Amino acid sequence: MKALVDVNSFYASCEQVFRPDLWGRPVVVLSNNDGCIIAANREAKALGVPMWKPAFQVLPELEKHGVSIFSSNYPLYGDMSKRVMETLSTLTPALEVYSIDEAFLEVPETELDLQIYGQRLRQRVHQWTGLPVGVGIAPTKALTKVASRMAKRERERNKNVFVIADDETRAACLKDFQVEDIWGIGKRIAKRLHERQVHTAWDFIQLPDVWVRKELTVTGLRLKRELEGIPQLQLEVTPPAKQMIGTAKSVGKNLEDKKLIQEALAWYVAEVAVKLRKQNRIAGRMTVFLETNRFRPEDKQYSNQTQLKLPVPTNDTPALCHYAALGFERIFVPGYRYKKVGIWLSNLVVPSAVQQNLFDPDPQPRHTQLMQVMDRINTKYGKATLRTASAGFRREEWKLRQQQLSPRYTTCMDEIMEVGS
DNA sequence: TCTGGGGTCCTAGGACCC
DNA sequence: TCTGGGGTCCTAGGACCC
Repeated sequence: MKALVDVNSFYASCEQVFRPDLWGRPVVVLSNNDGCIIAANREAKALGVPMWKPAFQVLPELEKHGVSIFSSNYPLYGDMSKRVMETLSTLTPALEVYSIDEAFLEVPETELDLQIYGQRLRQRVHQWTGLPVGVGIAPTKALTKVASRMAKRERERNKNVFVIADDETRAACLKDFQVEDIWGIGKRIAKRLHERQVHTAWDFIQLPDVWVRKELTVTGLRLKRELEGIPQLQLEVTPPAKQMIGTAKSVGKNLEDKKLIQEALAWYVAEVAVKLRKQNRIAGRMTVFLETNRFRPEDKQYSNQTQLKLPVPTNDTPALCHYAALGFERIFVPGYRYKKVGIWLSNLVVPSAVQQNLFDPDPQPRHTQLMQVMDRINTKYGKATLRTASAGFRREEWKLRQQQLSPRYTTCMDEIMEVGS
């Protein structure tokens, strides 16, 4: 049996852990750039707070209801996530970290009462991290997703834990489960299924395999098996090596100034390069892209992207900045107001696996040491204390807005919580 | 003024090879 | 006049996830 554990309204709950005065009160968290609402706790949802709505459209209403509003604080959420995962790993032989707030677990075979096991998971996470979690237990991953929904649906009665252990329960759940809520079925596919009179998960597993394979590819067929209770997906205990690393961020304003966009791009390249080095990878391919603000129909629109094959795979910030600048020149067209710029790096390999380019061997081997020093200094004195000149000094002019940012309680000594001062 | 970011997997089509 | 089949690599784009 497998279990899915997820933290209830994760971002909002993280904020509340350090603000006990907000217990039982509505809390929402905004996306990067304070753009829209990406998390709302139960109290906020009860007020009818809409998710994914642009924040500026609803903020006045929220304030009227006394909703607490936070900018997203990823250093805090990332650290809390790590603590949750470490806690869970004390109660299972195998754990897959599925997302920042979810994990799949192998239920130990010695656990006879699955309800009690679920409660134990909840209790320990709450005691060790202060965060509330829900648990779904079932024979396959797709079914644990269903169970997890069920646990939330009648929270009080189910006590945040739901078990699908036999065929009757499974059938009853699937008959009571909308097809668009199935893990892996999105809007488009749901629409096509509804057109075929397939409305519930139960209807879905009645479809002929041949049709599912043809219309929804192997992924769809795998999903059908999983819902039938036949495991197709294993726990991925060691996270698979990343295929791509990137950053695709909006800038705070709509920018026309080429130089300023280049500085933002160089800044993002540096961030990505740090991620790359942390994972001990070098990249062989780069995609640079650029977009205007598609939410402003009154503006002229343009978006483009370009790929570069790097002559020698690298994780060196100056080298990556150099290639990003080349790519940028290919796609930049003056006269538009740009909103989003970024890069993706792919063809990632470990540095020892790289094949030297015979005609253009690494021209600056000392950069490896330089990058180590740079990373160490930036870890110690703060992100981008040391950076390439191309990242510039005008970050204030393009950086994302974060007007409601909470302290980094758990990862930054200067921002640690004070008690009784 | 203000509308998320970071990913994965799959398919299709073209270029090119033998 | 007739114009194959199998394979790989690359790129673009769709769909989905949290």
